[in-house]
Amino acid sequence: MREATLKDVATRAGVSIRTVSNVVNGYAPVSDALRAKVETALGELDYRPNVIARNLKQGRSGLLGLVVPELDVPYFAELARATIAAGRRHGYTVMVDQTDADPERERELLTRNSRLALFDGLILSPLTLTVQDLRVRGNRAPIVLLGEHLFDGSFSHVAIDNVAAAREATEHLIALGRTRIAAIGDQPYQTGETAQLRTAGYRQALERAGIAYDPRLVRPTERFHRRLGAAAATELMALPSPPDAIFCYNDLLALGALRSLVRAGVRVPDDVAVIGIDGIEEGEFSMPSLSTVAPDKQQIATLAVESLVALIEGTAAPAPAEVRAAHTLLPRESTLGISGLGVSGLGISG
Amino acid sequence: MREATLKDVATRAGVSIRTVSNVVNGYAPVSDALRAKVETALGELDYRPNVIARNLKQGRSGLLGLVVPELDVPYFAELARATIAAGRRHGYTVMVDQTDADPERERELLTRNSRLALFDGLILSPLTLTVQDLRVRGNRAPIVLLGEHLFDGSFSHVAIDNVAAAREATEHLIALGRTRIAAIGDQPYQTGETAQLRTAGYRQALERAGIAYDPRLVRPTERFHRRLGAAAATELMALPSPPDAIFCYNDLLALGALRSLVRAGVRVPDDVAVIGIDGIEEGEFSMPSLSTVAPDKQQIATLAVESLVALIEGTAAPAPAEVRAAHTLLPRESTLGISGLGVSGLGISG
DNA sequence: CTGAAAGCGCTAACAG
DNA sequence: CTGTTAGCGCTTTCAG
Repeated sequence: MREATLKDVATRAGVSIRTVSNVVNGYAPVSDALRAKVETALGELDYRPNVIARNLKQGRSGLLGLVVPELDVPYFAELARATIAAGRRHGYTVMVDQTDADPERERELLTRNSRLALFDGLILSPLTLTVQDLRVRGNRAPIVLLGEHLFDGSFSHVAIDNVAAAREATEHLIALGRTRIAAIGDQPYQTGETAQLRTAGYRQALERAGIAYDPRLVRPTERFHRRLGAAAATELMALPSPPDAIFCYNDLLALGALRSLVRAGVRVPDDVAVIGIDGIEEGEFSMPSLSTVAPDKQQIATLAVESLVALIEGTAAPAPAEVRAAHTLLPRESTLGISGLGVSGLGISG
Repeated sequence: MREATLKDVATRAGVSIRTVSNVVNGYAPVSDALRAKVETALGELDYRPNVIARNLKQGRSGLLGLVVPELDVPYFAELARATIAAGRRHGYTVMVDQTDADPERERELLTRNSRLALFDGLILSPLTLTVQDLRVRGNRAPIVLLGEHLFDGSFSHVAIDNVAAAREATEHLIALGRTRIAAIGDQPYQTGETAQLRTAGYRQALERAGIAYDPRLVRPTERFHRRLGAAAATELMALPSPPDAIFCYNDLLALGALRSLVRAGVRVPDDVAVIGIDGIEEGEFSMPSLSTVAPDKQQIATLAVESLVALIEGTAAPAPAEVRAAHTLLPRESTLGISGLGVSGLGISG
């Protein structure tokens, strides 16, 4: 017993298919008499429209896809929330996928037979895609990219100024009087563009303050995860002359570092100040709370959706735009200290 | 200049549409001569298949939808990751949406014209849906529900045993010798089924241990967020006789409570032990780390996808199944204490 | 191995 | 206000 079609309903109600369609979609006015008959038939047959057929006819699905490396990285989860909201404001339904940071899966998205070709447009936060990959893509959906990876100007892009964000984070530490400032999260290879920009910002800040760059204080990490931040912080503290501040390339690294420091009895921020980037909510509730530079996720999402919708609806020339979103320094306890307690930091007490 | 269709390619290559389709899909063998011609035309016209048309013909999209209340609640983000992986193993692409815990949006999902009707099946984690809503739903996609909300046996369901999970968490606190055990997260109204089951488990544990139930120690919260957990913990500590342990209905509440306790100079776990439910990664990195009861998210995702796929592919009778997933107690520092330091807890040190 | 053609279910232009 | 009908672009049966 297959699903009822419009035709089945029309037959049963003794009207034309057109009338049924009108009733279902509330289009043209339908006389009450017919409407009643149709409604009855609709109910009896338990009619549900075939959305795929409708989409085919209309040439659109009303769906936007957001693809991020990892959904359980809070930054991406928070960004997803903002993007879904922005999509709704434009009449689109945003659905989210993740690639597990797997290069092959990133590439799959763009292939001819990707299921995401069914979406009207895609917002991608790529890790390993090359411009080449984007160029030969086999699906037709317009694309907007997130982040500064891939920078050749042939695709629309939304990102914060990563150099400035990193510089401001580092300058905040310098303003606190710190001089041995470590950095966790460098990725000096192919796909580490964002990390490299943050390294550049870090070094700019040091330079401007006349602080010598010490490569031993810069720890690379393959990914931006808590565990790696914790490990790197431990290593740093084992140095002959350990840092008095740590700039982490994202909040997750910073949160990991925070725990390993406090756990080891290091007082934060008295002994070591810590700052991250991302502005995730988790950082408001760590102990101590985490200072951070927060990209305006709301704005990133809005700009990305607007660019994409313009591309889809042809209201913008497909000339790719490089859009810059705002970021804000949010100093909290991990650099300012725990106020209102008359104490100098958090540590282990017996 | 519209997108090239199969027909365009066929015309250009001087072959039939059928042959082009075969080449594109690698179906029936095609002679090398024709294949070459087709490939050329494909390239010249930059052909990309219309996935919607294909789906219409095939009657499926290969897409599964996962809908959760809030993606930036780590439990759901982690569950999403597991579900996406499980979907892939079954040949489906899972895409994720969120409702912002908005009743109206939950209901929208089920309407006749919901865009999610385009998905082959839906996994929903509902908050406010009623069985009635589910019954009159206008879209055709099979549904599997997550969580214990809605319990009338007419829809497939995957959930942990919430009563047992809560009981075990509470028993863990009791085993530590705690007797004034508070609870944060009750929701004594319509849509708070899960919370109510956890309250039941909490009370069972108290009863079995012969500890009197004290309603002042039970704090309701509208949502399961960090901020509310922090506020509730602060209130509890202001009681004439404050608790010596707190069972939070999820990890986010617990993490909020943790911060407010430590921030106030309360030693955790010496003065107050804390435990949550969810087993989110964040709890491994808080200071102190968070004891928790972890639902097996991998298993939940796998079971949900399996049930759904069986429904879609008709390999299972549509007889709804109530599936129970496993959970595990993970004791960590917030109840066991910080080992290896010879100290008794974390606090503020001057 | 390849071509012709039916038709998936729906929308909307065209007629009346 | 309502009926008829031509496709949307693709897959696939049926012939050849």
